[in-house]
Amino acid sequence: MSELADEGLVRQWRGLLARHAAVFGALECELQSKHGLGVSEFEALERLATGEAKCRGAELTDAVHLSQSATSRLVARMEREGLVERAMCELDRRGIFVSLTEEGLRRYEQAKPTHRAILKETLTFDD
Amino acid sequence: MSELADEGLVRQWRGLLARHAAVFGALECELQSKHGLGVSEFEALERLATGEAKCRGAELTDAVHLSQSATSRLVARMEREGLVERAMCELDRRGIFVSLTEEGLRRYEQAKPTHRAILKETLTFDD
DNA sequence: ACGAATTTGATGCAAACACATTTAATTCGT
DNA sequence: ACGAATTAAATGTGTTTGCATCAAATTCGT
Repeated sequence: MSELADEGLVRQWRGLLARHAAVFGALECELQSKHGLGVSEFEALERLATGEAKCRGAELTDAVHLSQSATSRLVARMEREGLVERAMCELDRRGIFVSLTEEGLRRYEQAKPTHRAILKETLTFDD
Repeated sequence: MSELADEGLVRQWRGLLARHAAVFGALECELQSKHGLGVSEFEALERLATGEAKCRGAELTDAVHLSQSATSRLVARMEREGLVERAMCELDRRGIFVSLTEEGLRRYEQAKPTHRAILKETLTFDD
């Protein structure tokens, strides 16, 4: 039953995949070549720049749509590059607080116009 | 200027990322645990099962939204698992034809209901 | 027709990912 | 209050990915 509804779902999913690939690919290419940032790095920077100053690991994991382990290494990379800082969380000493460095904020603000321009170019109106 | 339009674009992109992650993650999990297939493997099988019988590498690359090298290795993996066959292309002997094996068709048809069910569960109506 | 440029698919390689496990700190149950 | 269960983040490991490159085949320009 509903062979037709299935076809609709598949078309929808195909569209979602295609749009995601187009935007993600363009962002990856431009952010990397112009600012030395990956898409995940930028998403993390944006979360840190616009949310509360300090951010628990789990919140960052949600924001970047990666696994916990990938997020941990993402933060490690960004810390190595001087974009973020890790601080022990006093209330729960298992956890960490991640925060932007000045350099991180600067890089985010430099990359932001590029990011928005790519979105404008590649995001079609049919969502 | 158009700080507001930017915000709209960003919201749209965030939505796209979140939907993609939700559907892709659920598909990956279920297809893997129930049928031993990744999302890319399934997309390749579907392309081969529904399009022309034989398929050039480049068409497959478009279908799965991967790089050329990743697609080449995807085909190699699937051939190793007996899901597809590679044949030399007579007209252009640089190229290959990829085609489904019986086992590949069987696995596709087994996995298809699961795939459709996950789409129904996770694809929301707001596209 | 013939050498240069292009195209197709494969592969070496390093980076990034997910899964499973580990360590340390907190919470829960009794 | 104290041991068991849970949670947070880090890390070992194998797989997958993209980039750059390569070899082989075709196409293009003259």
